[in-house]
Amino acid sequence: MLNSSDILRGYTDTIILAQLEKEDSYGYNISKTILEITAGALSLKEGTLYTTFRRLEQAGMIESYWGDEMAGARRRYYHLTEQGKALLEENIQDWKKYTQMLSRILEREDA
Amino acid sequence: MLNSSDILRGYTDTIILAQLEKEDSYGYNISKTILEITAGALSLKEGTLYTTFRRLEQAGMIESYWGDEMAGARRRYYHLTEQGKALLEENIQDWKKYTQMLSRILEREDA
DNA sequence: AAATAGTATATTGACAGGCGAGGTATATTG
DNA sequence: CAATATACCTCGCCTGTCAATATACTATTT
Repeated sequence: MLNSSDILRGYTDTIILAQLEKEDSYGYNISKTILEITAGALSLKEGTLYTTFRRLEQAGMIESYWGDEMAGARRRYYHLTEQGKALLEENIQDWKKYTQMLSRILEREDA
Repeated sequence: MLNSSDILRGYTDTIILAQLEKEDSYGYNISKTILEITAGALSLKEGTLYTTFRRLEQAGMIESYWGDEMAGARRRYYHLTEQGKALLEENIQDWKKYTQMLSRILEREDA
C-alpha cells in the first residue's frame, strides 16, 4: 500500500535539484543515476521527469540548453540557478525536519 | 515548494495505523495527537482523516465501533486488525528503506 | 537491408490522495 | 444566546505521478 509513487511525491523536485547541484545533467542521465543509487527501488518515470523539468524551469530554479553532441540523440542539459540552489537547501532542511517528525510518530518504544 | 500535503501523501495511512497500535482511538483525538507530537508542523485535515478511515476499514485494516459516552459528542472508535498490524510493520520497514535512499540521494559529502 | 535494442526527449489523459468548504449535533462558558 | 470546543461526515477541486504513445538517431545483430 505504501508505494514509491507516493513517496516520490513532493521529493522529485528535490531529487532533481540535488543531482544538478553536482553538475549540469540531462533527463535520461538523472533517471539512470537515481535507479543506480537506489538499486532500482526508486525510479523517476519519464512523464514525471519531464513535467518536473518544465515546472522547475518556469519557476526559475533551473535553466536548460541543448548539448553540442555531434553523435547520438540530442540532449537537453539543465543547470541549477542560484534560486534553485537556495530552494534545494530549504528543501533539505524541511526533509530533515519531516523525517524526524515521522520518526517520532512511527517508531515505537519497542522498535 | 516542499509542502506538508505532499509529504503526508502516502504516510497518512501509516500514521493512523501507528496511533491505533497503541490503543483504540477516534478521529478528533488522533488529529490532535499528531498536532501535538509535531508541534503543529504536520496536521491531518478532516477531509483527509475521514476518507482515510473509510479506505482503511474497507481494506480490513481497521474496525470501528461507536463509543458509549453518556455526555458530549459521539465518538467513532477505531481498532487495528491483525491485517492492519501486519501492514503497519511492512510500511515502517518501507519507510526506513525509502528514508535511507533519500538520504543517500540528498545528503551531499559537504553536508 | 531489416530488425532489434539502447539512447534521448516530449505530450496526453487518467487516476488517486489531500484539502477547503460546507454541513450536522452536543456541551460549556461568558 | 452567542461563541467556542468537541466530534463526525461528504463533495468536488487541485496537483503530481504514471502509462501510453510518439519521434528520432545510433549500433549491433540477423
